[in-house]
Amino acid sequence: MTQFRSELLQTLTARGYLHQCTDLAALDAKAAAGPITGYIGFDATADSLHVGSLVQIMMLRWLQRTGHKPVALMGGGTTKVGDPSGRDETRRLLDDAAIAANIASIQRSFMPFLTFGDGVTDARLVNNADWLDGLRYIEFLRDVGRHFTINRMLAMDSVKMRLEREQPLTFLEFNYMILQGYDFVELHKRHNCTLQLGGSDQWGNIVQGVELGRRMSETELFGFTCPLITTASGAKMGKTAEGAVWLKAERLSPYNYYQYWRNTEDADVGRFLKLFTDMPLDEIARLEKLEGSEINEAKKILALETTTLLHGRDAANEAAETAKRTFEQGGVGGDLPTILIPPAELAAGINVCALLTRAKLADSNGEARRLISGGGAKLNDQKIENDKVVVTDQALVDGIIKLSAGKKRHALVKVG
RNA sequence: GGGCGAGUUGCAGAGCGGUCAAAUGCACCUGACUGUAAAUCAGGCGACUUCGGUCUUCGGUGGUUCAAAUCCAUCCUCGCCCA
Repeated sequence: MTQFRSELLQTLTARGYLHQCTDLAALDAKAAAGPITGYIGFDATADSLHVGSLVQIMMLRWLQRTGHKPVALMGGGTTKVGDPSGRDETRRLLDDAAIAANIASIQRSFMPFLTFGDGVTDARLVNNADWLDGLRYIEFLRDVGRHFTINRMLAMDSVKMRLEREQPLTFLEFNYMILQGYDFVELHKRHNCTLQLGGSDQWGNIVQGVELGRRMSETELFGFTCPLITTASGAKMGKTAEGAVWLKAERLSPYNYYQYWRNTEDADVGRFLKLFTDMPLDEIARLEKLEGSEINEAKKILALETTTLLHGRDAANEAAETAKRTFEQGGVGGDLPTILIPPAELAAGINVCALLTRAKLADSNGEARRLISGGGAKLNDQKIENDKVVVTDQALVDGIIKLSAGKKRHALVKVG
């Protein structure tokens, strides 16, 4: 894997980002010759990105760290259309205001990973609404549409899948690949962008852009995709008990983010260290070899490094400290989710089920009851034996009540 | 515009007048075993509950019936075929 001359491709391949590339040798030569500009498009369907997008962000990060210019493209325009790839159903359409709000929020997630500015290798944020919103239909059809044949579009996986499964595919969505292809051409024109990266599910869309570039402006553009990252057991990344693993701290606390990585499967540790941290490869090779319970050390490092990248060193250390106190010493960490109960209410007593629900450890009283009857609920590390227990201020230990659902989910109750 | 078919609890997908809060699979949660892992096994998985029940759900709305996810009408959405 060291046959590449460019640091970019050496790094990307060694760390496991390569899935497919339109022309590895040519891209290698170009990257070795000088800085190139590469971009990745991001959907604006939610107000925060989640771990699923992290591989993409890391690719941009490496692009920058190996001396090139990354462009993060916000899909302000394409989100109005909806990418049919990998979906059976049409995406819910968002209005302009929602999309604008999402973009504003998403942008902040890039800040810790990339250096922005106007320098040669400084990262840029671009919104494709800037050129897509103003398109004139007939003109666009004649200039761009004529380069696409329906024959080829029907052969696209995303299209075929819908048709084969007899799921609807609207003309609106059908246009998505054309717009994404056009993005590439436009970015090349505006920012001299010659490389598009993305997840393997974007391959079809990316290739369309590469070909469109050749037809419209006779330039060679490159496409590069990374594998779809799944856990060793085949599950898609990014789900926990609480839902998606968001990158925004408001959506998912640094502590929970840390825990997500801490709970990585054994078989994934090495791969994830390469993909999601900046650690040197020889160091990763050493950690990867750990076996049995020792691999937990590698997981702690993975969790600490990934959390540091996103939330900063201080927040990561705090999360690690809380995890250590909570799990290794059976104590109470200050970073756990906390709810406040008015003193009078606590003095009067609250049923445990209600309390578990309020601490968001259960969705309903019924679920709390089930949790208790299953033996999974704990109050100050003591198993709650029945759902009639009433919690009063007598349960306070140093002003805190610790509630647990299972071994991993904890919350604190304080008076306030 | 015409003909046919479909819309069920997170997803997939049974049910086709009472025994249906609704089979089964996946996902998810908890327990046991462990290493905050995986695998395996066990339990759970609409809400409320004085644990006897009560209430809300099967695209929407109105009917028929003692009784409807199941029958009828109508509307909406989607698919297939024809125009």
